[in-house]
Amino acid sequence: MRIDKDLVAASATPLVLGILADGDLYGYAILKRVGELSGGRMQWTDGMLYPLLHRLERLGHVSSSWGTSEAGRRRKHYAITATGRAALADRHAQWSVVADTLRQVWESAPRPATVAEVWA
Amino acid sequence: MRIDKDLVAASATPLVLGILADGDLYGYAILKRVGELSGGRMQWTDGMLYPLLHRLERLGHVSSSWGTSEAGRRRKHYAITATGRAALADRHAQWSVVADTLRQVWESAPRPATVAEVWA
DNA sequence: GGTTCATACCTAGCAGCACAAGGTAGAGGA
DNA sequence: TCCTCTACCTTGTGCTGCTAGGTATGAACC
Repeated sequence: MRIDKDLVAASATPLVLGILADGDLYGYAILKRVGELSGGRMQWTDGMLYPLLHRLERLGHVSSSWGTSEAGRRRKHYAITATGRAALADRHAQWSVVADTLRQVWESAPRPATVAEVWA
Repeated sequence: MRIDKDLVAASATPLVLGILADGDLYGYAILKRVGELSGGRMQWTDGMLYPLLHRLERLGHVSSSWGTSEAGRRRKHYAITATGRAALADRHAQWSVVADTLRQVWESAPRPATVAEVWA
C-alpha cells in the first residue's frame, strides 16, 4: 500500500507523538513500530523521520538523550514532553474534525467505484 | 478550530472528490459546502481551492464547464470523472490505513483514570 | 449616484516538508 | 573479505497550502 506524501505528512507528527506517549523509544525503533502498527502497510523512510524528530525537539515536543544498546551501538532516545502531549491532544482533535467531515461525504456519496471496476 | 496545513493538504483532494461524487458543483459552492459539512470547523481559503481544482482537472479527475447563475454571474461547474472516482476510492483506502494505525496509538496511550476506576 | 458587502473567479511569491539519494559507522554472519 | 542489518545524518528537488493581492458583477443601503 502506497500512502500519498501529503497523508504521510499529516499523520507523521501525531503518530510519532502517540508512539512516544506510550513509552520512550529511539529513532530506528519508531520506524519499525510504525510498520508493526500498520500491519506493514505504512513504510516510512528514515529520511523523513530524523528531520521530523529534530523539528519536534526544536519545538519542545520531545526531548532526546544519547544511549547505547547491549550490542554497543549508539542510540538516540526520544521522550515526549508536556508540551508534546498538549500538541498531541490538539492534533487528535483536528484529526477528529476532518475524519468526521470525510465520513459524511463518504456516507452520503454513492459508493465509489473500485479501481478494479474502473479498469474492468 | 485551526486545522494544520498538512492535514488540510491530506484531506483536500478526497473531500473535493467526495463532494463532487455526490453531485456537480462550482468552486465557490464547494468552499461553502466544506464549511457546512464540518459544522463551520473547517474554513478553506479560495487560494488553495482553485489551484487544487485546476490540478485535479489536469490529472483528469474532474472536468469543468462554464455556466451562469440565475443572477447572471459566471460560474465554473466541476464534475467528477471515472478516473476521479477511482482516485477517490484509492484515497479512501489510504485514509483507512492511516486512521486505523492512529486509532491504535491513541487507544494504547495512557489516559487519565476515570472516577469509576479510582473508586473500584 | 456612491459605497459596501457577498459572490465568483484567478495568480504570484513564499515557506514548509516528504522523498530520493547519498554518506558515516559498527556488529554479525557467510 | 563481503554483505546485511542496525543506526544515525544531510542535501537537493518537487509539490502544495497560505498570504496577499487582482478582476468583475449584483444587491442593499444611504
